[in-house]
Amino acid sequence: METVWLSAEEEQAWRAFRRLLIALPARIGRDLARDSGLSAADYEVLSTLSEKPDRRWPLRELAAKMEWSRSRLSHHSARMQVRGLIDKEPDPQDARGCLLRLTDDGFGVLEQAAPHHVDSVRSRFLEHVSADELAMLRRLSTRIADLPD
Amino acid sequence: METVWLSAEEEQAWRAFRRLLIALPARIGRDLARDSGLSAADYEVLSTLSEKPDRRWPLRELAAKMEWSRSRLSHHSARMQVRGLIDKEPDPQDARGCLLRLTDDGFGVLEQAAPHHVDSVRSRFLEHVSADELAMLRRLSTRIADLPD
DNA sequence: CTATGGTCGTTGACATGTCATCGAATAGCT
DNA sequence: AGCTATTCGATGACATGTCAACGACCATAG
Repeated sequence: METVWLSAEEEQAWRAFRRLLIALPARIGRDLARDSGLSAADYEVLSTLSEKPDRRWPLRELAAKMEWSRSRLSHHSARMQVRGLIDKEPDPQDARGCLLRLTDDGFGVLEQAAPHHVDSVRSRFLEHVSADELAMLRRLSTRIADLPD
Repeated sequence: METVWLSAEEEQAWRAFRRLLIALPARIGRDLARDSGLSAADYEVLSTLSEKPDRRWPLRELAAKMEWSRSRLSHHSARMQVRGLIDKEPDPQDARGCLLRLTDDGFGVLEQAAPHHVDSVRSRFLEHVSADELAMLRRLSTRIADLPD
């Protein structure tokens, strides 16, 4: 009954794509945990923080950049702070806010993790996609992700 | 080994695709919850159960078909049973196992949910993808998801 | 038969995400 | 300035997923 509404092509493509949506992040996340002891969320926080020259971001801006809720980032950063990967400073511009800072330890973990992670993305994904496919996938991803929520 | 880092093309495509991996399931999941009070996981259980003529599956087989752990399905099916969407029967073939059965209520909820869900998949995804893109996406998804874990 | 090892679903501890709410601080309007 | 509405990050309740263990049951070699 559930396939009545989609054509056979749509149904099969949607099924295959859903499988990918589940499997790919799971595999890359497992690689990351095994190689570096980081979750995908940890890695995203660390690598985004490292983009700033002073390795500091206001929590709210970092959350917006990553498209996370402030609540999620507050919870997650508290856990990462306990592990010594980041720490928190008062925001001199806004006494409500705080700055998340990448610690030297956190930066070291990121530097150690990055090459393994890149290998993982290559071997699990990029190696199996042609340049044309990759270009198309990028256009398609941007087009759909940019739709209004 | 080749370059440790990604080329600009690879980097941008991977970023865009990662955004899609997050945003698309989130949007379709929110539609489903709003329209039908179901999570994506609920919907998957209900629709997979409905594929069997007698609406019954051994838990283990259902978990394998959906690529879930038995633990996850055990937890989730317990919650769905409380809500009256499914129930559990002893497996006559194997006294260790149990059969998950789609209740009439669960089937009714699924019937109500399906058209909205299909609309959601169309408006969030399929409408914005050409037939060529969809065919390519299917090949690519299958190729990558079929890689060994 | 019976011993032994594997598989079944369940369970509890834990990690992580959402949501509503809070007090504190800011921004905007007059 | 003073009042009010908004935004900040934190927090607790809750939902959901992972993992390792468990007792119960099954299958098979001897």
